[in-house]
Amino acid sequence: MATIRDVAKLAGVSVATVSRVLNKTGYVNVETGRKVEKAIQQLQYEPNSVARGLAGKRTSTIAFILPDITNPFFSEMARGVEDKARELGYTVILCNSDDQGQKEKTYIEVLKKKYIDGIIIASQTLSSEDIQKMQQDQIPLVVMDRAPENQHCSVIRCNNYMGAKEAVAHLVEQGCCKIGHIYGPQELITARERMLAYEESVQGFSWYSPSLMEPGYFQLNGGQEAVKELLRRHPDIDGIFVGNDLMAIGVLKGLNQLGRRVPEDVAVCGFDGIALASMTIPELTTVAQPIYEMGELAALTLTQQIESTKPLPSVFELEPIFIERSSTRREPLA
Amino acid sequence: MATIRDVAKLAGVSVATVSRVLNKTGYVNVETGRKVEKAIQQLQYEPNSVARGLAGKRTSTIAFILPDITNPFFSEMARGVEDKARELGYTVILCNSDDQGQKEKTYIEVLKKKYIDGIIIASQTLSSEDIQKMQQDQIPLVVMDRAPENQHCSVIRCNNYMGAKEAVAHLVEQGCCKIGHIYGPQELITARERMLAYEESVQGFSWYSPSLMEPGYFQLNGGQEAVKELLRRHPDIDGIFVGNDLMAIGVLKGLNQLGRRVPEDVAVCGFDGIALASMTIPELTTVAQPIYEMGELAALTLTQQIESTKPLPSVFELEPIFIERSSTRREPLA
DNA sequence: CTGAAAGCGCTTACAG
DNA sequence: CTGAAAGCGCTTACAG
Repeated sequence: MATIRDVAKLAGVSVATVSRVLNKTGYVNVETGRKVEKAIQQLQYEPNSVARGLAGKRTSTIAFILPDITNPFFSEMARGVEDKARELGYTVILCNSDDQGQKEKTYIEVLKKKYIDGIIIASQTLSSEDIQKMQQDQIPLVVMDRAPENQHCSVIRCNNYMGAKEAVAHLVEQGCCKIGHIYGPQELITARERMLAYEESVQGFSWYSPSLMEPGYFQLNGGQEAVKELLRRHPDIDGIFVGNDLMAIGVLKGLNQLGRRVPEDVAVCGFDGIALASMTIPELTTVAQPIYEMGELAALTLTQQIESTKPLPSVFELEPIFIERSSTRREPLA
Repeated sequence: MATIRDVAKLAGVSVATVSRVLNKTGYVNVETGRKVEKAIQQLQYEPNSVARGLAGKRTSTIAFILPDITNPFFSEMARGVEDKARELGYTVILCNSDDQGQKEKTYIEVLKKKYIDGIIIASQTLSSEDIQKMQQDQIPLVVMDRAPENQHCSVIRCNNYMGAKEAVAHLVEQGCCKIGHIYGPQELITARERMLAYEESVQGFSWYSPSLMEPGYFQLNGGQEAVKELLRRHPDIDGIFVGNDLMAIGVLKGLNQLGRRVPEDVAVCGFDGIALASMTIPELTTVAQPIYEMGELAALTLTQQIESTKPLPSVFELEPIFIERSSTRREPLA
């Protein structure tokens, strides 16, 4: 492969000049520029990114740390990140953390050594101190689904609380007389917010009891198992607000196994709006986050932080959209 | 951050020596080694990967080019790739190609400039010439789901033909009297092999006609739409072998919308064995590939190629496993 | 507007 | 077993 030196020689200029036309930085005579361009063409020259990285401290590479790419929510988000990053000239490194702090930290060390330009974190176990520490290292950061108080980096999130309120209100409107909730891991702020909204929405009702809430892991089986436990305790439940779509799909399965019809016997509402939710039988009512767009926005925000002289952390709170489908569509009770 | 120079100074040796203990290469006196280790500890020294890459031509980074990370089949595979790569000390760059040759080529150019150590390609549009060209660039390569004739690189694949045969045989055994097939894009060898197996399995039957085959894109909607067309032409179909699970999930949906019961009216069998297939209603019978393991194997094979002096391309053909579930379980006809 | 030179932080023959 | 030196291929002040 040709180097910048070869180009300089062929064009009869110095490597500095070639570097200038390559990076469109500083002044360069139009005529000289043309000569250099021509030499680049002739030699099929492609600048070496690694050398560039070492000399310039920039690698045009970002990392996306997420719990598990196998989770459709995160793969949709990853697609958004990757598409936007590529559009902007960045390459993205994929890091599965399984929400384990240790894996995240190990990754961050590796990434720093690689002169990664910035990191998007959609994993929740990193403490505020960890994040502050990264700030000291000057490494641009965007976190997903964090509380906005965190002023050390940009955050992109959804209004989980309002979305969940809407979901529960909808179940009430549909005539549900005893609504349960299956919530995700309470280390996740998103899970906490959704649960809080549920509690505040239903605690005024006479039928309410804390035992209507059941924990579940944010996975397919999580929902399937949790719903069985929930119905064992409260066989008369006729509506369930589930903490995320993946669990909700498991809930549909669990209810089916228990012989309950959805929505006739039990109405089910999820959260997230993953693509799959429109393919279940029955189709899943859900609170849809703009998942792909959140990924795109994260990539855009991060690169802006990278490329601007002064990092300007900002908070984006997006609004989810309630989507009514057949898993909750029932005739009003007589 | 401390550099190798700082370590050398503190330990009272040359940078060459530090480099030797870092890389465990060449001889180094035990005592000297200890001094160096101590200096490294004291300074919290971490070698700079970029400098290392430039000097040594190795970056401990590989790339995984796939059609779309949003497809559960590929996200499971990506998880396998990433887990194994990390275990082996590599980092992985994610590249979505949408099966567009242009995107793949652009990516490959970018990756070469980044001194990527090797590439795993699970995308099918790259021609044999393209692959050969990469071979000339000395870049280690592993391709997924290619025909084994390709001797320029390692290939990892599944016995699609046998798996599909088994699927169709099972439908026949279940008493299906008219079996249709929804096939994926014929540019994909996997789709072709599965279709071929279907044809060869059924063409001896009196009910067979080529119009029992219907094309569909390897996506949820693909199956949903294709099954409607298929049943319009052949309302009496009572079994369908679907080219992959994602389409099969769409088929379940489509049949439900048409008011056909699965498996009572129509038995449905998919292919791939994605996690979701066990969560559908009814659960999907499928031919399961060891998806995660294929990803792991790809990463392992690639790194072996990278680290061994002479690349030893090899072909792995794995056997799929037939999994019978309720989407095909019917009482034999009287 | 352009060039010479230092420097980014390592690795790798080559001497000794 | 160890060190001096060249080199990887760029970028970036600094002069001019």
